[in-house]
Amino acid sequence: MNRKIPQSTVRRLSHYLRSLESLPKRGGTVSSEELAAWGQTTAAQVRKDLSHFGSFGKRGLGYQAGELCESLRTLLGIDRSWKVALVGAGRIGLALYEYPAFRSRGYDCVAIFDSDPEKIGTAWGDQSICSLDVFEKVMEERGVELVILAIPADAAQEVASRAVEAGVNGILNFAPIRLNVPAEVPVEDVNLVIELEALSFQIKQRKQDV
Amino acid sequence: MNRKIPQSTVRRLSHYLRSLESLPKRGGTVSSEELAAWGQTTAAQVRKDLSHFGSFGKRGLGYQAGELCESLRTLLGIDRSWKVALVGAGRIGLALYEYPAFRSRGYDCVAIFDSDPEKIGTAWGDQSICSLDVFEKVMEERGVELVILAIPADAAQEVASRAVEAGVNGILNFAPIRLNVPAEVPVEDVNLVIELEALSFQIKQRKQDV
DNA sequence: CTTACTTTGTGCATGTTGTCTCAACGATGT
DNA sequence: ACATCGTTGAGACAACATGCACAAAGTAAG
Repeated sequence: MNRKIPQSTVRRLSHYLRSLESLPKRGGTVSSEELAAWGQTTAAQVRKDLSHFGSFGKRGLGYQAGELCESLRTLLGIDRSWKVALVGAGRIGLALYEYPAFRSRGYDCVAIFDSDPEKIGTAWGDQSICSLDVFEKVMEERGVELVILAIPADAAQEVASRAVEAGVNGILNFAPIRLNVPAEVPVEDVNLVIELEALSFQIKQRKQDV
Repeated sequence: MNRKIPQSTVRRLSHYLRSLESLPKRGGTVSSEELAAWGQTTAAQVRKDLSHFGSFGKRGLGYQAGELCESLRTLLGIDRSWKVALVGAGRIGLALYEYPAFRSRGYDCVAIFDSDPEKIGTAWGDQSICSLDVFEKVMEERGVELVILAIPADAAQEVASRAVEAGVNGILNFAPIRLNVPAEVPVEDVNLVIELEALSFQIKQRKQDV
């Protein structure tokens, strides 16, 4: 029941939720053992993860699938919709914009920005691409809470700072740099280069071990 | 100098390398202090990370930037090129295929697969999209070492198993499921849903703390 | 009501990761 | 040759995450 939640716990919660959602019948109960099997972890880990937030199960019975789903949604903060702005209308931006899970999970893209004059004014779906010149204005008007940065590294820091200044709540950063923002604004990094390099590192290491 | 390297260390190495590469003059020396500032960590952490692999610096002087670059490349296993196959010619696949860092870091895409008959035969750059029917054959012929899965969750496990069977060395997985593969084949997951949910979790949490 | 059985929630031991401190070492100047 | 300064490398320690084991609590059956 305490306040300090490990990052790894949060990620597992997300896994548990996805497992539960893919369950056909939502009415029954699931045991920590079952959840563990789905998420490639241990039953004890599942229980400990959940116990950070309270008691959700019934002893001797397990967890009510539907209820647990709802609880997890609430814990993760996706029991509501979030207003998102996408910065960068390149390939990555497009892929994200079209990503089905994006909308279906309540992330509602209310603005798209780009610096390329060619793109400004053109539309993706029902969103017309805006210039970065009107960034602050649009952010304010549309009540943007979350910013996704899908732009090159050299532009990322500036936009991030402007977003923070404009009162953004959090940033999902695809640019390959560590953003410098105040501690109260959470940043999640998705770095393709790191993933690839971590992969080749591990391959290399395993080959040496043999 | 030991064999057990934390995941987090590997990721930081990747950061250090990127910092060094963006340095204008590669000839000088850098201190752990400087590297730490760039990577948002501490000097002690930098030294510990490096010391897992040996001694790279000179006491009283620091690290030779150029040399350290080379050493890091070797450690991460990117001192050579990797033959990559991309599975899934959708938006995410395209974004990855066009991603500049991809090629510039020695990841050479030698095959693209998709299951959509419409797409098969069409070309991206110099690569013609192949059917999954010839997966094993093409993998073998072109000596693919790494597979990137940019396909929906329900197809991912099957392709992953086939890739393992075909002798792939590692998998970069964008599908939102935990792949079940033998331990000797490393898998790196990139899961947009988790990142978004981790972000909203943190936002929610910080608001409560106030 | 009692007993047997199941599964949670949690305290404790273990293992892993990060931080701190300091001796060893090289360069530089006197 | 010696002392001083700056910086690394490594061992000790602290914080954190994971795994284990068991009491508590609920269900079901006789």
